[in-house]
Amino acid sequence: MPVSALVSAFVPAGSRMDCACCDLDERAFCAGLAQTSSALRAIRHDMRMEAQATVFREGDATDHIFTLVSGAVKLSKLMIDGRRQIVGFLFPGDFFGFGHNGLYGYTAETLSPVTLCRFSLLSLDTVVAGSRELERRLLNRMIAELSFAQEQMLLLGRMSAREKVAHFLLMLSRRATQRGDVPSPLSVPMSRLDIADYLGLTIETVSRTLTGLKKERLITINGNTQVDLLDMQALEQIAAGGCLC
Amino acid sequence: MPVSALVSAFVPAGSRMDCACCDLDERAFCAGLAQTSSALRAIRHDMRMEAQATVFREGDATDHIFTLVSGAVKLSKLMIDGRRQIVGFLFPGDFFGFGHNGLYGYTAETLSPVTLCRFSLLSLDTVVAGSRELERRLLNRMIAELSFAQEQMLLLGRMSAREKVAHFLLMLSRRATQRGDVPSPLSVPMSRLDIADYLGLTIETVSRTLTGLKKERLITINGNTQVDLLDMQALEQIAAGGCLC
DNA sequence: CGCAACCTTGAGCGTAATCAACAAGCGTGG
DNA sequence: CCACGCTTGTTGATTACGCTCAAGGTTGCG
Repeated sequence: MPVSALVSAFVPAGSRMDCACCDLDERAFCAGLAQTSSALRAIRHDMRMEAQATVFREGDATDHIFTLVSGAVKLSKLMIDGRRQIVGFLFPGDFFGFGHNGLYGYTAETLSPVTLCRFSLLSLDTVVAGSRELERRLLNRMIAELSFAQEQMLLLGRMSAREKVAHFLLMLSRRATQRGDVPSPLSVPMSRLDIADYLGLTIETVSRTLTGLKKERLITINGNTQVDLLDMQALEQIAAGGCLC
Repeated sequence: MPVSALVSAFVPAGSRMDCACCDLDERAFCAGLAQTSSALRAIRHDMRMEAQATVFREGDATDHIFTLVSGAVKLSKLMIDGRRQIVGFLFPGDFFGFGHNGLYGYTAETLSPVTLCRFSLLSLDTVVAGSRELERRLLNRMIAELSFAQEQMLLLGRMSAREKVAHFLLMLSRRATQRGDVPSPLSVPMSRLDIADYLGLTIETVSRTLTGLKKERLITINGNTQVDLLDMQALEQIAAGGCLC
């Protein structure tokens, strides 16, 4: 029996019609639910956006949540004088758009052309009303997100530039692996400015630090959007000191 | 009809027997549910701990979640060389103890004598099985927590020492107000070291910055555990630049 | 090919860290 | 009761890491 037959045993024929654009499978928070929850199907909508587009802005009313199907997205917070902090980079399978007090807490912008799966959301209650399984998954994802955010606090508050950059590269590599990509010819879809604003550094420091790692033969850099991790162990040594990493 | 009669209409007589130690009312995530959910009652347990005690350690298996009933708690992450980041201060009504992959992501220690309400938790599913309302509340709290964590990333990554300290004092004041305390003779139950590890600074810088604010007559300091905010507006001016604050 | 955006490299500076000494609060015991 | 030591906080001097300002390279697109 071919593998495809096994898969189709779990995904009833015709179910792909509703989520045709989506090849996330079990990476999606709604995996296996779009078929069973008509409420979820009713409120979803496919979107495509070009690179450098704004999905929504910090302070906008939260009317939708999103799952990233392909491409990459950044989430950022801005200070009135222009200082910026990127609070997350998103890759296929990640979702975003939960806000507090009915307002988005960050701006979401695309780093590349993306496809999104959008769910209209009058209130959080509405979207989860149809499925208790969905709510449970959302809660688990939020716990993971919060865990990740706390890691990032340690990085921002207590790590040196060198440690931050090494940690960043390894984080990208780990997440690439999780989505089924190779760990080492690493795709870096964000600019130096984005990296700087994510790590709490300046572009110059990011550039200098990457050059430093290159000179130590721990990485090579190809055209600003690709990095080879030549010595993962050494990088982990630098990034370590991290709590039970 | 007195207000107390209205309240008792919603809180059946005898229900306080099970949560006698708890005067959190609607601040607790389980407010109104401990009466209706026998599952929740069955797994809860009251605890008292002295100051400077460890509730659990980063990396321990997650076997319980906690609601803080009285006192104050700090959550921290440690690096192998001793660098530390405090990822949260908790006050009555806050809950904590959610971990990722079955492990606590931070150490929880008491800042003062505390009373806790502990819920045993073989898995997250177990605790929420009895009440969909409970799950919904937990999700909403997690969203708020994540929002707060992202604020903190902006602080750690992009604010000056002065801005960090002003922001910290105002945050304490705002949370005191939320729990019904006065905003200004501010109780500061944590040490300078704890403040430093929360803001990504050193104790010396925290001390110098507080002295600076004192000299500008924006605050006064009484015995290291109490601060008067003399000019909230000026402090907000300093802390501002924050996203839509 | 030419231009603009992005990245790298260099020089000098500034904020917060480090190192060090001192002061204040507090509990203990002589 | 005060002397003592210990912990915690403050203040000062110096250092260093990363920021700022500036110039020079790359890259990629029209």
